[in-house]
Parts: sequence; structure tokens; C-alpha cells
Amino acid sequence: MTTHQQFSREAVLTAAEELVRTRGPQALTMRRLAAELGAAVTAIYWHVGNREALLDELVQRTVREMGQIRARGATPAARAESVALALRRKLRERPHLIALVHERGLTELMMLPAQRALVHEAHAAGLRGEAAAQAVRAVQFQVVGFVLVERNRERAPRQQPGEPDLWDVETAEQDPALAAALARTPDPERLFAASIRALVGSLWGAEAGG
Amino acid sequence: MTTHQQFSREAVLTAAEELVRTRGPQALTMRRLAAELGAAVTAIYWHVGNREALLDELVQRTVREMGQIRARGATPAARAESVALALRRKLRERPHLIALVHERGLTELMMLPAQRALVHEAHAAGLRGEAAAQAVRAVQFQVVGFVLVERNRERAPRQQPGEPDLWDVETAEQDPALAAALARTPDPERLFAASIRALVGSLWGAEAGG
DNA sequence: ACCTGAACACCGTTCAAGT
DNA sequence: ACCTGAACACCGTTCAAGT
Repeated sequence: MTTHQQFSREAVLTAAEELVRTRGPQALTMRRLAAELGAAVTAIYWHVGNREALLDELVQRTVREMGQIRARGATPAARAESVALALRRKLRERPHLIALVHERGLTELMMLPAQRALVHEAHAAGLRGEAAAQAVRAVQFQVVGFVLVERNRERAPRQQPGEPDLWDVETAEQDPALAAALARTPDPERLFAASIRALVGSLWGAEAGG
Repeated sequence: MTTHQQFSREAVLTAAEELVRTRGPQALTMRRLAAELGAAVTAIYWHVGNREALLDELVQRTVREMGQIRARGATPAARAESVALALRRKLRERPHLIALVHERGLTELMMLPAQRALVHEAHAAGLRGEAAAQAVRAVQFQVVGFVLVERNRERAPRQQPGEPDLWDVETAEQDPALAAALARTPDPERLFAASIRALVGSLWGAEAGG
């Protein structure tokens, strides 16, 4: 046989990223990728080594693309809050890739711009040393953790027993409004905003303004 | 051939749980499980259907085993805090199984005992209706999210650029203590306690006592 | 330098066959 | 009712061979 399809390492990475972004890492099989590129499976190995190295490269790219975070608002607390909100939005744009970054232990590096912004606002609020570090990390963990929980909830659309069934007036401290609220699927947008406001408000030592 | 090894459905589940608990779900292959039981692969299919159904069963068991959560402390805020701490401990005892529960959308059901305890304390603190529901959910998300982040950090032992390299005095607002604190690997125990205290303290509208 | 097919050691699953 | 081996359609990866 003669040499058939010619394609760059770049083409491999692009096709792989497309697969991972739209259908998740489990959809990235070397054979499927080869088919997509119209080449033999083994050609991919020449370009990128193996599957693990390929995923590593995608992860590197994601870290680079995460870019800058700009704080907005009047008070340090409000500005810290805005960083958290922006961070969540960015993370949610590429959930599969973020999960990979996370598994490969590059979360810290990826979070650096946001972390710097939070450090700045913590300092502006008068926090110093260990206390500032803990406040910054608490917000970081909160955002990443929330996004992970949120994603998993979306992936598992209907809770198997159905949340509505679990709460009635009797189990909810005789509080009908509470029972109704717990029976509803939570609005992650509002829940996140409220949680972050509570956390930042407490750690930054002030009310976080809108 | 004559019938060789006889073994119960129970034996399959026990062996499978052992594999998942100690080495994670990816270590659970039908062939490995069969080898462990000294039987043919296909015998397992007779007992449990297929791999997916087997994992479902393990998940069900985990949910059942999560049991009760007892609140401890004097004030409602302190008691809510204790629920969060106990919940984190329980979740961390079986991380792989918890991840499976989560993927299968049974987190809500599993969290029910803890949720009831939190609802009780929220009510005791005077929170009602929607506000109480949001406070309870914020704590839930916080705990689960934290455990997920924490686990992933442990799985990826050394951050690839090394956190120490990322922070020096100049990048840390000229605050040497802050730079040192951010360069250290965070102590999850303290970070969790501080975050939960901040969140609960803010949402429950009072300081959370020890 | 870049691509090929054959081959190996793994998967989960189905099925007809045994007792 | 309970277990067997053969077979199928998938994996990731290695390797000698082509041009």
C-alpha cells in the first residue's frame, strides 16, 4: 500500500477535542478518532504517542485557554463574589475538559488567574496571611465543588425516587412552604449565588453588595 | 463439562463491592470478578444480569448503609455544623461507591437523613419556607462538592507545576505569610471546618459555636 | 518522516449447550 | 436452576513493513 491520508498533529488534537467537548472522554477512542480522520489507527500513535498523552495535551490547552478573570464591583466582597460567578461560568463552558484537568491534578494551575484575583480582594478587605489564604481557598473549593455537583445533577436528570416524593408537610417540620421548596428541583443559579454570598459575606467580614 | 463452582448472588455482590471499594470501579471487570470467584465469566451474568445492573445493586446497598446522622451541639448552628462534619466523614469512608451513587442520580435519596437533620436545625434557627430550603441545600452542595474536590486532590497527589512555585512574595500582595500559606498544601480538615462554619454561620444567622 | 495492516492482550455480552 | 466454553464486536497498543 502507498501512503494514504496525510494529516497534522494539529488535526488530531482538533478532532480529539471536538469529540471530548461534545460527547465526553469515553467517546474518544483511538479507532473512532482514526475513522474521523480517515486514517489508520496507528497513524495517530505516530503523532501523539498514545491516548493518555493525547488527553494530556488537551488538558494543557484547556489550562492555557482559561485565561483571565476580571473582578467587578464596588466593595472587595462584591468583587470577590463576581470572580466566583465568572469562574463558575467559565468552568461550565467546558465541563468534560475541566473534569480531565481536575483528574490530572492541574486544577491549581488552571485556577491561578482566579486565585490571584481573589487574593487581591481578600487583601483589600484587610485579610492577611493564613486567614487570607483560607478565605481564598474556601471560595475556590466552593466554586469547583459546586460545579462538580451541578454537572452530576444534570447528567443524572431525574432523581430515581423523585425528589417530590421525599418531602411532604409532615416530614418538613409542618412547614408547607418548606416542603414545597424542597420538592422543587433547585435552581442552581440562585443557589450558587446565595451560597457564595453567604460564604464571601462571612469570610470577607462584610455584606457582599450586588 | 460438569457444573463446577457453585456460588450465590450474594457472593458476587460481596466480591464486587470489595473490588470497587479498594481499587475503584474501573478495577471491576467481569472477567476479573469471575477469576476471583473461580468461575466462568458467564456464570456472573446469570446471577446479576450485567455489569451495569451489578453496579446498580452496589449503589442501592450504599444508599441503604448510609444510615442515620445525629446532630450534636448546643445551638442550631452548631448542630447543623456537626451534621455537615459527620456527613463529610461518612462520605469519605467509601469514596468510590459515593461517586457511583452520584453518577446514578441517587445522591438525594442517600442524603435524605442528613437533609432531614439539617431541615430540623434550620427550622430551630427560625428559618422558614424557601429560605430554609436554600440554607439546607447550600450546606448539602457544600459538603458533597468539598468531598469531590478533596478526593480528586488526593488522587492527583502532586500538582504538576507544584503549588510552591506559583506563589512568592511579589505575587502575593507583598504578604510573606500569605505567600507561605498559599504555597503550603491546604489542610482539608481545617479548610472544611472553616468553610462550613462561615456558610452555616451566615445562613443560620448566628455564630456557630464549637 | 509518515503511514499501513497484522497481531496481541484485553474488554462486555450473547447464546447454545450441558447437568 | 445454574454453570460451561465458543464466539462476537469492541478496546489500546506494539511492531515490522512500506514509501
